[in-house]
Amino acid sequence: MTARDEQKQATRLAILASASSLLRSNGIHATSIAQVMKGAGLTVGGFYAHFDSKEALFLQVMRQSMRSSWTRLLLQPRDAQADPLRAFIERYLSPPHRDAEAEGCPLPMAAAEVIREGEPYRAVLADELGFLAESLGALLGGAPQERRRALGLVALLYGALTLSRAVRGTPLSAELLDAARAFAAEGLLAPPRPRRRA
Amino acid sequence: MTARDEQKQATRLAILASASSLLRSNGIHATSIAQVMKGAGLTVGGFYAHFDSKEALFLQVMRQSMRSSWTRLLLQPRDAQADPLRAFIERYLSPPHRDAEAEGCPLPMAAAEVIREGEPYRAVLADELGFLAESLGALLGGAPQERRRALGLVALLYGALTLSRAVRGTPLSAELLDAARAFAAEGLLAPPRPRRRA
DNA sequence: TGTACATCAGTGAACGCGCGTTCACTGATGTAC
DNA sequence: TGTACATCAGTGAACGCGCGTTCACTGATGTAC
Repeated sequence: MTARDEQKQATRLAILASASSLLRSNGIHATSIAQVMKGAGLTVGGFYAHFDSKEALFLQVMRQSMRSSWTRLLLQPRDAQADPLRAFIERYLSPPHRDAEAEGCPLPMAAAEVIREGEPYRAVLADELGFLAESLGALLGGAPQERRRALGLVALLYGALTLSRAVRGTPLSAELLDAARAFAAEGLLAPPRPRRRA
Repeated sequence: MTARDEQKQATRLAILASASSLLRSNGIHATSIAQVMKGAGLTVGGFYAHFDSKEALFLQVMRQSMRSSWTRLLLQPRDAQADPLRAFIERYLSPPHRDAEAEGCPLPMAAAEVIREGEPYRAVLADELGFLAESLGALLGGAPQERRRALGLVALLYGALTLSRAVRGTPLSAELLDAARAFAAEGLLAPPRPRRRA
């Protein structure tokens, strides 16, 4: 690997990092290649030495940003004796996560874009949601039926975070985070509850 | 009111109806004035006889489409002896509602747009979410603390519908709707549950 | 009721602008001998 | 090690296009007398 190759790879990573933060803040449609390249300290024409198209870039960015943001949220508490599922929920629904749009979970902007953009992105989102459901299902005990509870939890967390961001600055914003925390606890974590088994 | 005034008002309603369905399908940013006017059977230049700007149009469309779609979902079952809250949840999470993008709940596209567009739309969304929370809170019994449970439910329903639409065509799409139904029932409707009171 | 003028909803071309992508060019890095 | 040529990451202008908005124009409707 020559010095030129290493430089090129570093540039590619800078483009991906810039696109990743713009995806989370603005989504795909409202982000231009020029903005992405500016965020990486480059000019627009150089983009096509690294990616075939805007779509090729954002397919990769979607996959990477979901995987990495969820992994970080899942693994973060090294201090842990706390229940890791509860810790994940608390962190996901925290005001800092709500406010760190450019760094947190990309779903709030990305999910709606996938509805409109459709096919190329759909499979990526389905794969990554499957990964998250498996990860949370494992924390729930790993029984196959826990995948279902994990999916319900994902919908609740994503929905609450997105609405909370959308009404940021109003009292409803914090109310939504609290409501979702309580709802998750009721629906999922409340301990002395008879569990039906098939 | 002259015949001309009546005609103008009918045209205004046609523009609003077209914009309403485009908001639900594509959101604000990806919808152009030309598309809106084409959907109303008109050409682009005539738009400004009815609205000051694209933003003025979509502020009104957001308010109207949320209010009307939720009211319809809340009141639809005239046959009802069924629990109206349960009926609302079933209808919201049904495959027909998932598939009727241009007619159903506008939140899946609108919520993410509000995050990006910010101020002008935020207050509208907060108002209308407040209205929905009050309506559902009333169905839950009307106690003030039920507003919180209603907000949690809204986040769950919206989140599940949006993700389900985003992965439409994959098995995960129906799985998400089922998971949210079960999660709502566990968290909210399961009957023999001691209820804490303050 | 009939005529002359005013209004204004809607048309369609034009405005300046930003988009995704292309391309001729540059200069630093890499290869051949 | 030194020289001559090849490569190619990145630049910046240009392409055709669609955007929100403006505007001169039209013709049907409304008003005045």
